[in-house]
Amino acid sequence: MKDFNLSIYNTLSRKKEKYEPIIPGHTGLYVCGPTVYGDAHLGHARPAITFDLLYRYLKHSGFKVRYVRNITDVGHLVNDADDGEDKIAKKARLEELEPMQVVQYYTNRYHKNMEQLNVLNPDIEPHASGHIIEQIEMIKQILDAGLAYEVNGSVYFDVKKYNEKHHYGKLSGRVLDDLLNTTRTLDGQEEKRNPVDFALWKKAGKEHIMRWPSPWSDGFPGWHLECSVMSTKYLGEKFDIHGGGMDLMFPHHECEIAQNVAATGNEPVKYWMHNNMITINGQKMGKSLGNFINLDEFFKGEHKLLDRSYTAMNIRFFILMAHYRSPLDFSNEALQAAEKGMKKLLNAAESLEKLQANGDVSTEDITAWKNKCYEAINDDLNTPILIAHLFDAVRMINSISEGKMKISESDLELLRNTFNAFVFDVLGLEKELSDSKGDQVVDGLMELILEMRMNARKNKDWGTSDAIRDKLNELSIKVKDGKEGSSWSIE
RNA sequence: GGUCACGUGGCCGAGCGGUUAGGCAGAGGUCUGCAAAACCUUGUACAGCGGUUCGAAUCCGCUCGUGACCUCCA
Repeated sequence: MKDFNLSIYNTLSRKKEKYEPIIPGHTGLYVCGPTVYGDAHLGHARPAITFDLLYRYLKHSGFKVRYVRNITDVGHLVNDADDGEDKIAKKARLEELEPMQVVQYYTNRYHKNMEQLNVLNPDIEPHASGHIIEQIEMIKQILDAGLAYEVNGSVYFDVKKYNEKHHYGKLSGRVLDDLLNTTRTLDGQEEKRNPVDFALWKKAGKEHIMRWPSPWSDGFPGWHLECSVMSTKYLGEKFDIHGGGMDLMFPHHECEIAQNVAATGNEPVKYWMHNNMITINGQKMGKSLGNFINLDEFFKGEHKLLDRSYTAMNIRFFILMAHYRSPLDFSNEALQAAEKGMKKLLNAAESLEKLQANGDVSTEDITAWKNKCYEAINDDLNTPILIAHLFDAVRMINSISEGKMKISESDLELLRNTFNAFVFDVLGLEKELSDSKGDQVVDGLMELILEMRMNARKNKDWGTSDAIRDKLNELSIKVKDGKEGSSWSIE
């Protein structure tokens, strides 16, 4: 843990702060997961990868991390008139499915996409629908505190009253008076005392199929409640890091804080982290805007905006090339540039494996390089800088293998350990192998073919050697002639 | 309308008071039977206008432009 010196930009203070966990050596991490009513799109990949990076770096540094990422499968309304339809239920009705069938279907598909992106599984993945009892309990606590009120079987959070003693808007920088003046009047809000009040429990209409009994009515919990309840249940009343997309800052995360403070008296989160959005032609990519591209569409190249298909690793690297708090604009050019850069990095990783020490003293300072890498990741997970340093290492690796740079035994080991740790363990990149079953056979065949080609070259039979290379090229196998023999790769 | 961000070379994208970001593309070279790869060299950018400063992409003000949130959203 000696290289670990992380500072995190805390949305709460709008400053970078040194990361000091509540319990030394441990970290409780909660991230808002998907609402499972549709396939994951590029926008979903960003928080998943951002907080996967954080999770990986903490684990790499020796932390014991409990990572909780929820599945929202109830209570998330189509619009916030608060009598809107539940997203899951709507999808279920459209497709004539049992709601939990929809939930399971999209949860499975989400998991598959995450695996493709090499996003590690969280330690706990709770479902909102599995925590109705706890949610009812928290509503009772908030009612007991006098900060919620019941109307016709529904329970609302009394924002104005809460704001008398606490600051509603502290996370997102809102002022309640402004909110009261600027919040649009929506239909179905006549039950609320103030338009800023939000639902904790909603009485279900007659055709509402997802419903649970409660002291107030047969109904369902409000969306903001699940995260308050599940984070408290699994991480405690005060935990270290809460992450999510910037668009969730208000009202979702603001409401979470209010609910926790109202129910337990505790400020729940020490560090709030928010990733920025992915844009497409400068505009936010989102389900409601209809301009999103599903991850599967990327993998298959099936979308009118895509020139061709892109691998999951390509997308992962593309996302890591930008800082998580900067907006990132999608384009085919940017994706293809990222792909080439990533290949360069992974090729270097491969040649690093075969590298031999070639001197007693190294001509470059590997320890200084390693320190720069840690400095970058420690600085609020600055992956673009980290990647720039990794490209420095690529240059060194290639120079060593060409004999233009000297490296000692111990420095080579340091370079190898550090490079691999960052590329594979922390950034979570992986070589995309086809199916490993056939690989051994392919390797054998390729060795044979290249040997035959080498013989032809020795005999200056350029016709044969070029024909072999061209034919392989047609099969997307690229042959490179190096100093000590030829190598090949599938493009 | 309110609140808050942002505007960097052909493209993507860091930096946020003084010294090369990096990647992709481009140009020249080395190597090679040729090719590819690799390596070396190369570009001198920070929306505009003012101001602060010995010195500003970097701080302040104004103007223009873009976006986010204020309603479900990763």
